[in-house]
Amino acid sequence: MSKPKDERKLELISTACIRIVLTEGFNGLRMADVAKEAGIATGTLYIYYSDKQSLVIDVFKRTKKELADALFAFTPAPAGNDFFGIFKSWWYNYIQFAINHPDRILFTDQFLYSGFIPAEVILETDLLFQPLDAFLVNAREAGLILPLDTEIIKAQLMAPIHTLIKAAGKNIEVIDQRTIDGVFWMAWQSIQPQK
Amino acid sequence: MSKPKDERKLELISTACIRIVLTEGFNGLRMADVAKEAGIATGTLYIYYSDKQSLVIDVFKRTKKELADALFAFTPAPAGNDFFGIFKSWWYNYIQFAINHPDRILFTDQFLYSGFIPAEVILETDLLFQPLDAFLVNAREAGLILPLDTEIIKAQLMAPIHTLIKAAGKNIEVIDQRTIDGVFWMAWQSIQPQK
Amino acid sequence: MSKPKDERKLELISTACIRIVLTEGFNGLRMADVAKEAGIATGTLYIYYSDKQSLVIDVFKRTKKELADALFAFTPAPAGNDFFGIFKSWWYNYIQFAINHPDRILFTDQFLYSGFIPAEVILETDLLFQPLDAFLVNAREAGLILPLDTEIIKAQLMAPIHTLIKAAGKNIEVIDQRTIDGVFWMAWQSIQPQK
Amino acid sequence: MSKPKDERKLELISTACIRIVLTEGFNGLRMADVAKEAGIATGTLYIYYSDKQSLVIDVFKRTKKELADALFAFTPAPAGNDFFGIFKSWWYNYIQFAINHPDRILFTDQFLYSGFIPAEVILETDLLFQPLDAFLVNAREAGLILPLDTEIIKAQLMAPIHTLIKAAGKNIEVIDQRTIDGVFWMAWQSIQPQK
DNA sequence: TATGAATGAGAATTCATTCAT
DNA sequence: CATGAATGAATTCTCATTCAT
Repeated sequence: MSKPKDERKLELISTACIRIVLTEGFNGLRMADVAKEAGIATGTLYIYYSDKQSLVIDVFKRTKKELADALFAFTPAPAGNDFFGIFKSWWYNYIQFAINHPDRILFTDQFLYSGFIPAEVILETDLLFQPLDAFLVNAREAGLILPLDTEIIKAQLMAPIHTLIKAAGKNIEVIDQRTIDGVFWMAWQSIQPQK
Repeated sequence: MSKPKDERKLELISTACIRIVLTEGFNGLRMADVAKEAGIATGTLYIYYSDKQSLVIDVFKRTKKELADALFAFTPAPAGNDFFGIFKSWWYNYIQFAINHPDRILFTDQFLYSGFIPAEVILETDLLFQPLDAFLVNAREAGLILPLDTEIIKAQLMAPIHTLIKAAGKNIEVIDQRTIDGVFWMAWQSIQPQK
Repeated sequence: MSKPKDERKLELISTACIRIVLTEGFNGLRMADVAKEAGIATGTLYIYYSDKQSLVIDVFKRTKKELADALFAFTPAPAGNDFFGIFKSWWYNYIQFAINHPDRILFTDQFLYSGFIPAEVILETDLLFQPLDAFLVNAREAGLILPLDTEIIKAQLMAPIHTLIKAAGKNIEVIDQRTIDGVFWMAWQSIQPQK
Repeated sequence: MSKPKDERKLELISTACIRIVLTEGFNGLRMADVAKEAGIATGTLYIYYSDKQSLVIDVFKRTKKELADALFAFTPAPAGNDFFGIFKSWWYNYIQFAINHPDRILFTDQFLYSGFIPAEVILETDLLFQPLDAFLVNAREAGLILPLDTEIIKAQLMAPIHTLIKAAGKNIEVIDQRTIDGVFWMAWQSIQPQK
């Protein structure tokens, strides 16, 4: 009910939740299992979260935040209007995080349309990517990329990354640098304006 | 027990199942609701499917089949090695189906990693897209597209369509021809080999 | 509803019922299975019996009747008050039937206290053994056997036969003549009056 | 999942289960009723037993154990090779328990061939009566009883007791000492070797 | 009569949530 | 705060019975 204190425990719960969804699918997510995986009692879960939905929503938000943080983690000093430089940095930031934490990608994708996450929460987490939106709008207005809705542009940039991660499955380490560079090239090519 | 007879009833069940998932999210899928929506008794469901999982798997397979059928529905007479022509036909086939039946897209995407669909079934349904794989492998060997794994290429082509559909949500009719053409252009651009 | 005609079909149903109880236990008795085993449609069962209970009761009655008929099947011409002769004949009649039709024994024993057979039906079938009761009462009054309730005497005579059949299980053919004679001897000994 | 803790609750469940079978017949055994009768929630039943079958099997085992314990409860100091003394003690131990707890007798007899108890469990519970088997084998080898299979001897001794209990039904108190002594006499007489 | 797919009431089982310790 | 056994509403699944053909 009140704000929980123990951030370390929240971390454990979140990790446990993600791990189970990854293993069993979100249909196999049981509160008792989350507790056991987190090394706490079932009842303790309810000290931190009032119900299952609020737990899932919070883990979803946390994970989206991680994704956004990772995306913007490293940004080169903007030497002039260096669109390509920033684009590349962010894109590689993101795919790197995705490769290191495929579970995060899978988790958010699986829950997005599960019926667990209310539309307002989705809107809220989308705001975390605001800087990217702004960046793309600017680029579009400067004629640097195709004159399409930024949502579509983002889909074009991110969806292949997600699918790549999903397709790799257990063999995530198989994704080599050549592949990554290839996917980047596709992303970059795809948004170039028509001459 | 054995294979059921009434194909018309299977159709009703399948449609009902998809409609509910679309409305309530996967999480809200109840056998009783599927039956009611299909206009049959709960017990009747169990004449056609031994349990919930086998129902979901079958609806998944049927839907994947619809997607594949839609993709390959119209293929222009291959005037020589007309890669672009076929590519374009198939791509437009697919997005057209996706726009007309967004529920099909959402359904399969949501179930893929729900924990309900065993890996073997996923492999099985992937085979339905075999002609596309072959087509891309040929193109790759002919140097017409980037030398990347076909799974990645497919992700690059299809994922944005799926995401577009998801993003559109209820306002699927908003997707105008200009947008479609833009997305096609992105798809086409993205797989071009580096000069 | 009305009296069914086809006695041959009733026989099939009865046999099917017994066979299933023998294989699956009475807990595994399903109307659909009885029908299939009898080679008729489920609905047809309901032409002959209004519900499951009346089917089971009828099969029970039929089987009890078979047992009684077998018991009294062969009775030697009563040369005077030949108690031993008749006793022996009847006892061997009964065990012979039990060995030839162990399923009948198992079936009636299992259903007796299953909650399916109403007390009045049990009383009714007990009447089939009336001649045996009379026979024992006479013998008791003549001081030929122990002065105990005939129900107890009957139990002493029949229960070991039933248990022998149950214990033999699948290997019913294992019961050799020496064993049969031994069991008879026990039966006969046990009811002798104290000198 | 694993072994439950609260032995007192197991006792309640067991008793409730037996009481219901006695009242309603095996066929009327419902998990919800067992729970209610035991004074616990339905779900609690599933903390102690994973499903209905495992509950029934455990109650069966417990009851068989009670029977065996009762049988061997009082054994007189073996004054020499006092076969008769021990035999009599055990026999009276058993019938006394049967009269005091007719429900136990009825319960095990009804479930034996219900299809719920796997053959291996029956074998397992039979081992509880090992001492009786050994006792009878010794006696047979010493020529004190008939040279028949011990299973048959046991049937001869126990089956009439069971049938007596069943026949008495609700009026179990009717069984008077004279009857008991008579049944014992029959048992004893029946196994005497032929002179 | 005969059929067997369809029905739906009812039973087994699950699992989010509570609460006594 | 922490615990985990207990709860019981909700859900899946079964199967005796019906009924259109």
